[in-house]
Amino acid sequence: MIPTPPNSHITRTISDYDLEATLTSGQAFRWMKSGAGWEGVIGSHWVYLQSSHQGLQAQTAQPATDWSWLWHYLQADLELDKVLTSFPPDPPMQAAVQACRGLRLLRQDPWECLASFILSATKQIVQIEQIVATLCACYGRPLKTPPGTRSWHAFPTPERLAGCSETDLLACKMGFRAPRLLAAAQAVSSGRINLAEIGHYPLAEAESRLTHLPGVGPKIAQCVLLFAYGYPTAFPIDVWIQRALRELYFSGRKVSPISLREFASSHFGPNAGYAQQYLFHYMRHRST
DNA sequence: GCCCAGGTGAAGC
DNA sequence: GCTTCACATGGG
Repeated sequence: MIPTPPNSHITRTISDYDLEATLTSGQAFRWMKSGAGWEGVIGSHWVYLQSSHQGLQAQTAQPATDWSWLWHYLQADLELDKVLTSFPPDPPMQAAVQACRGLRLLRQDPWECLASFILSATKQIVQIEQIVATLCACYGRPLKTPPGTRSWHAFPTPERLAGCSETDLLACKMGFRAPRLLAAAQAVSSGRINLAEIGHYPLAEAESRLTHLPGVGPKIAQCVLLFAYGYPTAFPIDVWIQRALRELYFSGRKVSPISLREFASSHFGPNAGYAQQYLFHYMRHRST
């Protein structure tokens, strides 16, 4: 199908990795179903991912010898069993594990993750994907891809976006999120916020640094802390998780956001963020 | 037309 | 303090 040099492929044995659930669970927004696998971009690499009986298979556009960036992104070294057994043994949580076993958390680039979630406010996942795709096509560096594949671009750098006008960004259909993305790009490219050092702080301090950015509140900050920095107890509470907690743990009662927060931080244990992703995915697919 | 979407921040009780 | 509302845009 696609002509490939010998070392642009790699395979790795791994159990309990549900690629589809992982790539479509609203943590990353650039993966496209293509044939039997998934096409996307990790940093400056075009990548095609596929799961087989052997494990995970990856193909890149250019031959590589060092694949550490790939396994880091996929968190391939994580022992999922240990995470799943750390979840509370209550019925809703176990039902979610039963339904989604193999769902994983990725480890994404902080800037791409931050920018993407700034764009996520009151948008459906499909629409976030569309906005991100347009943004990348307009302002991302073109990437080398194998012959016959569609064109792909890197995620735009903060420097590139900081040089845009609000009107430029509005053309990517992001609406009222345009000034927020622009402000974040300027804060990062000017060094006013240093994304590289955020992960060194305790969770609360790291959150506070992120929420200084306009358009970044607790929910988006927790997403970035979970999906990019890997804080295991970061716990984004969006409309789906609110619904999940109310229905599954509070028998549908109205519960204040603060009470939900307190419950979330006390109930789900050392891998609460992972538990959150299982509940999120479970809720979104349970009726379909 | 109306309502909602992996929210946030400002304004009103 | 907590609740309500505007903010662009697209889809059901």
